[in-house]
Amino acid sequence: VEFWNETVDGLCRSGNFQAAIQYVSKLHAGGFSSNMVTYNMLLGALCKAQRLEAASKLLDEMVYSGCMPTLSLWNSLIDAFCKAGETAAALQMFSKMRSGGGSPDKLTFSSVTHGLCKKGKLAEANRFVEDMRKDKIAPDILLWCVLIEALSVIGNFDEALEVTSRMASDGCFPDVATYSILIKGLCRANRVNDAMRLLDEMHANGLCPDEVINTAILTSLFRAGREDEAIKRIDKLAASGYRIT
RNA sequence: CCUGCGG
Repeated sequence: VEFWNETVDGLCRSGNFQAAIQYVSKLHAGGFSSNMVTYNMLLGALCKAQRLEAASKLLDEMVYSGCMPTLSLWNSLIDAFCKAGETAAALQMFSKMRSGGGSPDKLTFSSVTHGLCKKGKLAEANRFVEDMRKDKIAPDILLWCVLIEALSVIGNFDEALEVTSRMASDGCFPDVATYSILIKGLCRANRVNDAMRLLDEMHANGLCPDEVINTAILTSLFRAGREDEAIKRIDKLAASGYRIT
């Protein structure tokens, strides 16, 4: 088995999925059965390559033959489907995971929530987060950010900020990425002044804006015809040793 | 060891 796994691993690494799958089914036809390692490798590779049709086929075969994916493989699978916008399929896997005795973790929930949010299914996403709490899993900053991002893309900044403070009262404090989501959203909505207010708040919290934030602010200042202010900021950034592009 | 957030 170890030898086949090496072979499968090699084929996957060189992008030869078709060959890897054929190789495995040939072994099966010869009466050999693969183990979890084989499936995990092959499926992990298929996820990365976004060969989702092949992945779900293989998943069914795997489960049918009595092998359950590991937690991280479930997460890779579910996330791959979410990223492809296939949230329905992802949710099916989620239930398959549960019925197979698997316990979703915060990554699983976060991937699905992210997928639902990207599809604009905010209500469903929130329900999902409720389920997660029922599972005694506390949202972490990454999950909060997913929700904040979803609100901010629909321009609902009031609620996005409310979620931000709820998260802080939960002991999760906004980080640079959190601010980035909010600031970029505000810039997109041409609310540069509000964005700069958040920038100040961020400084007050001892956080330093990164390039993502700086370029968002600068480009929207330019877009608003406020080049004088933009230039001033660029000078200030340059003075503090920032590289300007 | 492989899997989740802004860019």
